[in-house]
This record gives sequence, C-alpha cells and structure tokens, in this order.
Amino acid sequence: MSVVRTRFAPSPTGYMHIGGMRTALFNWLWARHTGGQFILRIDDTDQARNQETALGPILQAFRWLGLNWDEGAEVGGPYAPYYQSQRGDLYRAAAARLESAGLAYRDFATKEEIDADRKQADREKRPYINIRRSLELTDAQRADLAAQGKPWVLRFLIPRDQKVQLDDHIRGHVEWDGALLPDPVIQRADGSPLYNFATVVDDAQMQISHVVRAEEHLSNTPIQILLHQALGNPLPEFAHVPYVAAPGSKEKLSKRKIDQYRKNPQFQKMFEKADEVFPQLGLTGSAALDPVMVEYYERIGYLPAAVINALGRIGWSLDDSTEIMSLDTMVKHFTLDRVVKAPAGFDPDKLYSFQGHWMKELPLDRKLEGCLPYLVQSKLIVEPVSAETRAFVEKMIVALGDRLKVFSDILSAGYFFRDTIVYDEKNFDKRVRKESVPAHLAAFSKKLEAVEPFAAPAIEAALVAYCQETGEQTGTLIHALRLSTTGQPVGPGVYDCLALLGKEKSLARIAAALAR
RNA sequence: GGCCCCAUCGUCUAACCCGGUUAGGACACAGGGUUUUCAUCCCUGCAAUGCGGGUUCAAAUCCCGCUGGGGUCACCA
Repeated sequence: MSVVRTRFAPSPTGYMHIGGMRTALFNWLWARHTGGQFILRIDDTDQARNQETALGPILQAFRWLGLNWDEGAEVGGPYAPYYQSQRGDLYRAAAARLESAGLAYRDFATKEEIDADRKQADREKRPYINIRRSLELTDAQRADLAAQGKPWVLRFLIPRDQKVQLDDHIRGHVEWDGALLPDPVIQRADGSPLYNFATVVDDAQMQISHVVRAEEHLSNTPIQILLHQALGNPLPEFAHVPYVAAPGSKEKLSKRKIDQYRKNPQFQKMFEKADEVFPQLGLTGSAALDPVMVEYYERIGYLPAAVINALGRIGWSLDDSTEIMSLDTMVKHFTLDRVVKAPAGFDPDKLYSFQGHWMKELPLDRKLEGCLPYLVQSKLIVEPVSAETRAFVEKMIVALGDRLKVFSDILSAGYFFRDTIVYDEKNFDKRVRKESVPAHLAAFSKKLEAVEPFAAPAIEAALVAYCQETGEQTGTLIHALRLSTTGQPVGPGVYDCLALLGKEKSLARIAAALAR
C-alpha cells in the first residue's frame, strides 16, 4: 500500500465537537499507525458562517490533546493552501473541466422551480430528482439567458444508468442507484464551490488515501465517488465510523440539543460541575462551555490522556479486555477493521473513571502545575506564585490524594485559603452542636495548643491520648474538628487539615465554631 | 416518506469474518472488607445475544423476513 494520508476537515464553528474529536482521533491514529501523514484542512467554503476566531478553539483542542498534524492550518505543506476559502481557482478549474466534458451543466432553474418540482414529486410519492430543463435549452436560448444575465448554478450530471458501489473499510459493501440521486450543485452563481465538490477536489489534490469520517457522510459518498470518477481521480479508500451518540441514546450527539442534555442523567453531573466551577474562574457556567465541546474538559481540568482514552474506546477496542490505553498504545494497535459499526453513546462515567486512573499516574509536580492556574484564576492565590505558596499547594495535593480527580477539584479545598468559611449546616448540627461535643472540642483545643511540632502524627497522637483519657470516641472528635475547621463533612484526613491550617488558624477556627 | 446504515448486560465492548466459550472484560449499580469522613484499594454480586423462520449434529456467529433504533434527503459542512 502506498503511503497513508488521512485528513480531518473541520468547518470553523467556534468550538470543537467532542464527537468530531473522536473522528479526528481515528484519522490521526490510522495515519500514525501506518507511518503516514495526517492533514488538518479547513473546510470554510461557507463564507457566511466563518470568522477568524472560530478556528482558534479547534486548533487548541488538537494541541491540548497532543494530536499534531503534518500538513494543514498554520503549518502549511506541499499542497497549500489548506483553507478551502483560498482554493477557489482549483475548484473553478475542476468545475470548468467537468462542464466542458459535458459532465456538468448550467442550471437556470430558480429555487422556486426546484421547490415546486420537489413538492410535486412528493405528492406523487416518487423520489425527487432534477428535471434538467436547462439541458433542453437550445444554444440560442442559452445565449439569450446569458445575455440577460440570468443567474445559473453548475450542477453535476449524475449518470442515472449507473449503480455506485463502495467497499467501505468499516461498513463493507454498500450500493446506491444513480437513478435516485439528484444532481448536486457543485458551484454557486458567484463561482464558489459546494462542500461535496470542494471535498472531492481537495481529497484528490492532497493525495488523501483514506477518507475516515463519520457515518452521517455515508449518503454523500456516492456523489463523491461519481465526482472522483468524472474528474478522473484515483478513488480514495473510505471508512465510515459510527457517530458518537448522546449518553444512553442512539441519537447523534448534537450541540443543538444541548438544552435537552441538561436533563440527561449522565450529562447532568457535567453541567452541574460546570456551573459550580466556571463561575469561580470568572467564566460563565455551562451556558458558555458545555460537555459537547472539547474545551469543557480542558477547562474543568481533565487530562488529555483521559479524554483520549475515553474517545478511543468509543467504537473501537484493542482486544477483549484492555481498557486503559495511552495514545502510544493506541497508535501501536489501531486498525480500521476493529472499529465497531453501531453508534455508541458517550459515557461521562467511564471518562471519569479513566480520568481517575490517569490522574493517579500523574507525578506530583505535574499535578501542581495543573492545579495552580485554578487557584490563581479563582483569586485564592496571587501571581507570581511564591515558593512558599507552591510548597503549600503541593502539601494540599498530597493531602487530597485520590480525592483530586480533575484539577478544578483543588477548589473544593478553598477553605485552606479563605478566612471566612462556609459551614455545611446540616452536618455542623449533626457533628458539632451535639451533646457533649462542644465541651470536648474546647478541652481538646487546649491540648492542641501544646502540640509541637504541629504536624499530622503529633496531632493524631494528641487526639488518641485525649480520647483514651476521656473515653470519648475518636470519630466524634474527628468529625467535629473537620466541620469546625473546614466547614465540610468530607475532605482530606483531619490531621492533615489541621497541620495544613497551622496551629493558630486551627485554634481560631475551633473557637469560632464554638462561638456560633 | 425515499435512500442508506445499525442491532450482545443499564452503558462501552469481546467472541461473529473461519458455527461448538459456564457468552469474557470494563464502567455504572448493589453488598462486604480496609481507611473512624470522603476518595482510593480489595472481594462478591447483579446483568445481555430483539423476534420469527431457515441451513446444520450444533447458530450470538451463516441466510431470509419482521420489528425496533438511527443517519440522510440544501445554492450547510
């Protein structure tokens, strides 16, 4: 096989879709597995919906996940430019070629006429295909229309006597009947190309060997195959991967259905997390950044390794038991024939589980680098971050241990920085405002004054000693101490909390809690 | 509705191509143990071949039909 060249060709929409990212990943993996090239082309033929800024988040998503591209946006390459908006000459030349070969025709039909034809076909319960009235025009009539300046579009003349066959790497053999396909517009009146045409021209010119894309493009494929044939291009291989569905459903994950997803039980947690975390960072909540967007995961503090792992397991498996996979592992083993045919729901729980794994693997210094920006953005610490602060946050991270799942979880321990703490009232009543608890808290607080050094082992020893003396349960004191010093019913070991807080703050907070 | 695709635990999947497994793994869930919280970790449990016909000694696996789900039907990409 000659060199494998795959491409991902996003339209600049202002965000990177998590499902699109999975398709991009498969393209990337196939190229890397085979030692081929991965091209990032920008399909911005639809001028109306493009702005410069709309591309940024897409490129950022690739960079964040570590999916580099050999040719394409920003990096250029031998088939530059890689922006469809800059490749007009190529499309116009190809269109002219088809027209002069009699494989495309100028269609003077108006939208209204086409609509009427369509409705008519509908009424007669037969499939709509173009009536091709413009083909009946005499040369004189055509010249006349041209002289009048009547607008026309260029349509590809679908060969209606042909069957189109495809041997797809994933779906196997698929056939269409040319007699049922409408003639697609390949060029607008203003000379600009349409997606199906530009894609064909580009895939051929860029020597794309494998078109790996989501199955929603399957119905575009016969047209593209016919176009390639008409243009005399060698046919690329096709692999239509299943689309990524909304959690627990078979419906394509779609940004437009975002409001429905808020009620989706699995997605709900992600929206709640966004609404909890983003405002602390000075961002709007889930309204601006939702779990359909790759940026959501970056901003919440997921690890690229976890997102990659989760994406790679949607619709693909290495074998019967491997779940945890690094990008390198996937590159080594990825093949198109192990891609599943059925659409798969995105599973936030499974992603979270992968995240737990990869976070555990992460060295402490990397965790620190990951957490610091959250503390800075939420104004809990200031930049430049002093060496002492770094050391303190590092201790926090150690104390948090596996409770730190995503980087933004560091914010759940904000009570180490804030002077006014928010008490969980229900648990405060249960653990502190109870029987002899305040008295014990006060008495133990006195013992704490003498603990030196004020570190976890010494604090624990003091507490155990106190409980032995008084016959009180250690659990009672532990819960009471946690509630009064952090306000929270859960968190790192309470000895770590006290040590982190220091003697002075610990005693002050206990006193403050007793005074409530 | 036309065309096309798809169908194994709640979810992601393995086994299907080349028929013979107590239908395997993971996530989730439930129970238990460790940690006097939570998280982690360990153990256990729960749980699937959509239906109907063939072919065959034997069908999740091959064939047909049905049902169900989904994608797509633009001068969007």
